[in-house]
Amino acid sequence: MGIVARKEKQKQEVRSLILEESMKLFVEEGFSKVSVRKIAERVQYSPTTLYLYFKDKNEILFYCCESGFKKMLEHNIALGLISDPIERLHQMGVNYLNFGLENPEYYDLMFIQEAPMSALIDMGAGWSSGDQALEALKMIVQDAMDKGVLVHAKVETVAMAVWSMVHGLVSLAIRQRLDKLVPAEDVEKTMHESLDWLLKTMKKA
Amino acid sequence: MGIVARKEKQKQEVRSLILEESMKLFVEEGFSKVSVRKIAERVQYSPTTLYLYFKDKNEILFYCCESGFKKMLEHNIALGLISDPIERLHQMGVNYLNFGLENPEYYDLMFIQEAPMSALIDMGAGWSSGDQALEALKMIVQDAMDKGVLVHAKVETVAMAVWSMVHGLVSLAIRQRLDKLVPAEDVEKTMHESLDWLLKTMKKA
DNA sequence: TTTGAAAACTTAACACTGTTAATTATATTT
DNA sequence: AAATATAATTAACAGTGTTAAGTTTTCAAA
Repeated sequence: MGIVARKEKQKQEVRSLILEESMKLFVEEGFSKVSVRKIAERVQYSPTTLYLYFKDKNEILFYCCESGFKKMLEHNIALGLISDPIERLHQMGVNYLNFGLENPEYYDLMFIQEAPMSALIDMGAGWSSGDQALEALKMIVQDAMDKGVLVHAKVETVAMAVWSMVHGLVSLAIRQRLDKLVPAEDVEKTMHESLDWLLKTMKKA
Repeated sequence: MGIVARKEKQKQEVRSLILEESMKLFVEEGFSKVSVRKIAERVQYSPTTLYLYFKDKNEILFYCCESGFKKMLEHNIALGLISDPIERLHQMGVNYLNFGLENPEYYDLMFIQEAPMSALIDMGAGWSSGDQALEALKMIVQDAMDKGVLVHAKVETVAMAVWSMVHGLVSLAIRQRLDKLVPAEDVEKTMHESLDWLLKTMKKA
């Protein structure tokens, strides 16, 4: 029985190798430049070998995406220390903006591309990492309402509003749309001002 | 001189034909399925002929995008009749959501894809249609502040916040992310609730 | 230790993609 | 009618994801 377990381990190692090189590749050269053949060249396998370890390219991208979520959640560990819900929500937003601007390729994959979601449907799996992040958001919103620092409303509605707002900021920035509203050098600053404005506005007077 | 003018006219007609068929194609089959060869087949020309009328595929997509903006602006004509700035802003948001959900392929091209912006840079042109829409948004925000129904803040900051919010809603919905927050059948309703919430929240008490 | 089956991997190929250079056909002008 | 522009095409390049068929390697049973 030990032998079949070792084989499985080796298989997992190859899988990991493929994923690692895939991520390096699309962090270095950008999402659109990642191809099955280029990944294969990096891991020193024939292109078709990758299909023995993953169903298709979408599945590879899906796992890269998952690792992006891990990266993102790491940023949010320190959040638990902040007791004021509004301030915690604010810091969560700041983290979100920073993550998106610092890792545009990851962000693209996680929240803009449809490939990972297609893989998700094909695999019959759940969006566990994403769900985790959303759950955290809902918790904070709920907490803020409970403590009376936020006007009462449906939690999903407010969570959706906040998420959409920060996602809108990051995705418009990444896709060069925000520099049509303010000069390119002011984009990042104004993004943070917009977030500040939202938090200040939604805070119960 | 009449002959050179007629030739120019013919050339424009072919250009229009290419653009029309391109738009039909990507409304019918989706953005990702549009290829130069498929467009060429529709207009009954060889694929390479399209390059005599447009620099590249991006340029074709850019002009499709422009026509999307025209479509969008049409929806906003009736807006001038609403005198209350907040309500006007609200209706503008509703129009935005509806346009995005009803024309996902257009929306994708206008606000998510990078191809049209690349063409814009290559052509050395301005984002005139987009600018027009943003200008309208800024005007309303300014008006609302002047009339004292909105807390005073930098116009660009608030405009960015509002735009990002509605864009976030539409783009997350289009890319199947919002159904991770609420059940698929509730997405559209909750989107509108989020927009309502924002407007209600930002309105000066 | 050799045989035979199973697992791992590769080669060749299909049907696409955007795009360029060279070539042919069609008007227009001389 | 011949020469010249203009318009459109064919052939080709370099790339994409993916599948089927063939080859090599690994490993347990004879």
